[in-house]
Amino acid sequence: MDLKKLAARLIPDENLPSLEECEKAYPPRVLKEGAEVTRLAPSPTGFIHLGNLYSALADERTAHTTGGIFYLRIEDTDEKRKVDGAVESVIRSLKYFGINFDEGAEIEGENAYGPYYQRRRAPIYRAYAKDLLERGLAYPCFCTEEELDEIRRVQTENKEITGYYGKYAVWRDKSEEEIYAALDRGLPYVIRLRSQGDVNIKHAFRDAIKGSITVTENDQDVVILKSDGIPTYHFAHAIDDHFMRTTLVIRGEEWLSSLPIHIELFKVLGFSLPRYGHTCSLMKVDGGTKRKLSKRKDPELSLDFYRGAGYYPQAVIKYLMTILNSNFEEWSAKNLEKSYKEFPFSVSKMGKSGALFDLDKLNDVSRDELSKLSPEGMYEFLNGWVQEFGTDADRAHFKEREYIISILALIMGAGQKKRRKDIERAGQGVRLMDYFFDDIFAPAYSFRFDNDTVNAMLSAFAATYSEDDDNSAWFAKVKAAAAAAGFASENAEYKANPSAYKGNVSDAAEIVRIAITGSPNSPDLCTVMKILGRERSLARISAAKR
RNA sequence: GGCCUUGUGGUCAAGCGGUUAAGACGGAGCCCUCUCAAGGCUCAAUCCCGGGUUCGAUUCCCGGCAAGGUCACCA
Repeated sequence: MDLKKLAARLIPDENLPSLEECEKAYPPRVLKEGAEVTRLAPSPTGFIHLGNLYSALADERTAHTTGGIFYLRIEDTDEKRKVDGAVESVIRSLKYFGINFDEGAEIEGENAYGPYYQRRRAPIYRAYAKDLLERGLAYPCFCTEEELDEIRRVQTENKEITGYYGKYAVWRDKSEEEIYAALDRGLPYVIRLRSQGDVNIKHAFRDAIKGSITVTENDQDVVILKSDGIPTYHFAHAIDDHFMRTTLVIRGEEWLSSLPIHIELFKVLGFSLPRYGHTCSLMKVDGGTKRKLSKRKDPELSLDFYRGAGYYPQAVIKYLMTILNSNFEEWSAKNLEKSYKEFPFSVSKMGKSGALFDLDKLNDVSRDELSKLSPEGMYEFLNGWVQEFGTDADRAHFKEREYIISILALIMGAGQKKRRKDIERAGQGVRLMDYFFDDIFAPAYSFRFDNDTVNAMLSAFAATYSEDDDNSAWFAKVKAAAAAAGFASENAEYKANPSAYKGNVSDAAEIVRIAITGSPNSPDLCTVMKILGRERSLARISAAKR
């Protein structure tokens, strides 16, 4: 059979680049020893979620801790699934979390290895497919969807492995006449790899994350060019990661099962294989069992969700880092002042099994991270959230910058030996300040004492309150008022003889606290009252009387 | 079902031939204390099962079992 003639008929494109031109156009990168080139290669199918951020972070850290390159490639070979604006959304989301690309789609900079949209690289793929055709390593297949379904049905019925291989690869050995006849009839066709593999042969393979694994040779005649002339993921992956000079392909472990195909493709293409690191996926519990995070099923895990809830981006990153490299937490505790970027990240330290997404842990990391901010820094963070996601009242309140900062200093315990850790995320932190604003202060008083006692305590305290009192003078007055209202003024006294009193000082203080804040719990009441000011404090006390 | 991957407290996990089997989150309790938060201290809780190899297996081997992934002209 005249393979050159067939290839020309199958791929008649003019002006395809020669293989040598491709190699010349994308020369090996000049980088220092040990520098890794990694990439994020999403399909533009919509938002990205926490799982994507997790693997993007592994890519980004790997490239940037080794002095390498992290780039963005868009795998838009499936026209049907394309979603408008998805690329911008990916870049924007990742940027919010501090992950930036060095080159790639829509990225300013060098971009010498582009284009980074696979559809725009069609000539390269087609040139290589043509070469494979000429070398007899690929062939056209005219099977219809129905015929393939039928093959699969028979295989399933016979309990055989499904797919296009061996005797089921019906077009693999068709005669020249049959192929041209089909072509002459104008039938649509795909180009398949003529696999040389043998499933009975297994090889040891070194995965950068999983360590030693075994791969079985591929014997499937996979599609490399779809009937629309666009490559499948497998073919595009081999060509792109070769020409974009990726050194380490970090991707989800769902790709592990197609690794044999990729190994064979690199081999027939004559490319040297990059290293691979298959990450375990983040899991979540669903109906009693674990399963990997899904874009479709878990919209609440979209990155926009975290933005909306007001999670501090750096906290989410740190949480992810603790999952990525479990020694990060310890390192971080020892290097309080250092950025996570200084941590010696290592793919080989990544876990081998899928971690369950742990909201409690995220929240803990988040509180911790947020407690390190200055009140001013916290204001900036919260204000950013308020402008985008807060209520109109929130936005009005945040115009009073100094007032908010004074509240924040209290809530965060600024100036104390140990900071408070009340704020977990903006959406919750902003609500912690509500009682400082009269326009939305709507307490549902629930006192644990009878009205007379409440009134007695409140009146006694209001009568002596002075804004100038320091903390101990203030508390001395609480004690005095407590005694006047029938409470023990010293804890010891109460414990010695509880029946003699209505309660102890803390119970008495609680009455004032509820009057001022509407809640039995709050940070230092003395300071709360100072921030509110004498007038409003006293007004609240009298409003609380029964 | 075939193939691949993974199995240490509730969760994330160190350890990889001999350990009182780290640490963190969560839980319980105590202390501190005007409440809450924070902090300090204490406690409960783990090596999937069965065979080997070995003086000795959580660690090595084999076999089960369980979980996850994957079997498209989707990525």
